[in-house]
Amino acid sequence: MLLSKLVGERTKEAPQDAKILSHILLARAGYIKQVSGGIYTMTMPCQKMSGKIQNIIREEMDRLDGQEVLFPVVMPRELWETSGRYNSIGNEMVRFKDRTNHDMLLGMTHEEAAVHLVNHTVSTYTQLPLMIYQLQTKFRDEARSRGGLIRVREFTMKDAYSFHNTLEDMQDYYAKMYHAYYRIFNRIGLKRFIDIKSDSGMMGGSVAHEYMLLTPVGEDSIVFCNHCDYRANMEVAESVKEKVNFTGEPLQEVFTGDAKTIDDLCKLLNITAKQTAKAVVYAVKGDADKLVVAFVRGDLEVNEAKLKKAVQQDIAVYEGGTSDLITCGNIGLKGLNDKITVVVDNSLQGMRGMVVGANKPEYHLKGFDFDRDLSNQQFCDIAKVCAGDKCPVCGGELRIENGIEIGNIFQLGTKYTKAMNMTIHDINGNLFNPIMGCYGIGVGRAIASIAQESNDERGLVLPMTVAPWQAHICALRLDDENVATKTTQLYNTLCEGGVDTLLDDRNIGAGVKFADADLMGMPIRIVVSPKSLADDEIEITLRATKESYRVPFANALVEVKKIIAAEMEKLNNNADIMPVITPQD
RNA sequence: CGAGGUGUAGCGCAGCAUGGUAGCGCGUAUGGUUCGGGACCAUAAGGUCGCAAGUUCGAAUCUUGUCACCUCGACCA
Repeated sequence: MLLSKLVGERTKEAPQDAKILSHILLARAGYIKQVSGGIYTMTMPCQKMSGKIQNIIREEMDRLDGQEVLFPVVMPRELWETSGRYNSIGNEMVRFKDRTNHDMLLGMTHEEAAVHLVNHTVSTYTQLPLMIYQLQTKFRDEARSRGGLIRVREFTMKDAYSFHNTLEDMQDYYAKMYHAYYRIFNRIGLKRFIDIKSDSGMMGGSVAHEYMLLTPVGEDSIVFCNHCDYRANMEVAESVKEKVNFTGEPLQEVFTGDAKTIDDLCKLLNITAKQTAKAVVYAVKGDADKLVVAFVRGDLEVNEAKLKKAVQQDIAVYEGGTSDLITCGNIGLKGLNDKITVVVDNSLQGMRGMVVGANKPEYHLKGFDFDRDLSNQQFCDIAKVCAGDKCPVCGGELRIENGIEIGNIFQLGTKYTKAMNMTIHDINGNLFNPIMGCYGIGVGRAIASIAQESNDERGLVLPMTVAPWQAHICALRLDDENVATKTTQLYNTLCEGGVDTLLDDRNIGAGVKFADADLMGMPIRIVVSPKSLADDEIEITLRATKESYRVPFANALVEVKKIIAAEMEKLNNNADIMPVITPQD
């Protein structure tokens, strides 16, 4: 490819919209162009990179006997009604009518299509297990896209679906897929990534893992133990909270005036937040009358994902403000009406001498003893983990890092096969619902992740396996006839020799060429100039290490192929190794 | 959906308080001198000032509405 013809200009300055590094670099290097919020055009280099990542994913899926298929983007309402998701999914799924006024939708995931396919083509257990996958554009009308390619509305995704006769077989396959994901992320050159147990959420099923790239710009919080290998998404993370023992005392009302916040209370009564219980009010979605009040220790926060699980209902922070409960302000544990579900966190179990709301304006209760004053109360874990808490496994100290989700795998079980009434014959001729697993990777997010992680002050530093071009020729002084001739010769030799090559054929200053080459991030830079050609040599510089040396012009192809082979081997041969993640800073 | 911010040339910005018909840098085009780390000189092209309505003799500037984008939050299959 000739750089002079390449669409997508390089800029010194980042577009106003770009705030995070991966977005800034991809935009400045001319890889992406925003069209609308969360909607981007990928230029040739980005598309080539995407293609290389997709091919690595294909290779790994094919190693697990995956069959590549292509499901439709547009599906009819009826198919999604069979799983119940036509109604359960919100506005992020685009719905529209076709010309005959038929309800249609854009597929944001393809469990229904996968079950539809297998249900209509497989009828006996002897055909299982099998896995089908696709690489396809997905559109999700995200409420808030952000961070360039990190969170977008339209993106290419690999989604895979496996079908099994038994739970054990699915679990075995899941383990293989778990491993394949490590291979994929290692091969595309990611470094600080890790798998964590996750909340299976509305996907159903019991076991799920997310793969996270650890980076401060990530939108997920990940809890790690500094001593053992415990790690989990904040949504499901558990911890042991240090208990502070306060002296028990008789229960009594205290006048607290308009002190409503934990802070106010602490100042007024001269106590710490740990000695209070705070109430957070939630409304059950779809039933405005039903309230859930969660109590946690004053210094802690409610983990809504855990709370949802505890009450088995979908909830949202209550914003009504009209109920007596709210206007009163000082919400306590005693004297709440039956419509209210009370959930109390483990952190309050056994606590004595606490201060809680009195359910009475301007008053709180002092000396609250959870064992004595709250009979028959169930306690459960609904508090967020804090850095410094104790590990639930080994008691070591926990830390929290942010991460970008780059892939996920789910053990779906029979959620979809049951809902969609998919049955096949077992060995005894009986019908059963096959067991499913599903597995996703966002390709665009992988590109953003690589950009976020692989760069220096000059620009992108792309891994050999995914770089759009392997070599980037900077021809200096193209007005020099010898340079022009030799450059063309070199470019042809490399291309014919199977090297993916970008040629900067513009007759401009060296500084601009070097700056563009550094920004675009190809692993090998080759300089052709009068200086080195005088010795019949070219100059090779490795982007990652800045290592630079000359080789005879005639050896260029051999040398470049040697570097490529070594780099490819480095990334591919270590694909099985889990990266060792050490705390950053 | 809630809070805040920004919309002026391809990109980054100034101008707006106190209204008088738009400017800078980068990039682009042409010519010349340079040219191994974002060169210099000269000339030139390029703008419905997000959109709409209003106030006014006159609006990028004031008022109202609206749209888009960004950040934080809610949400995230």
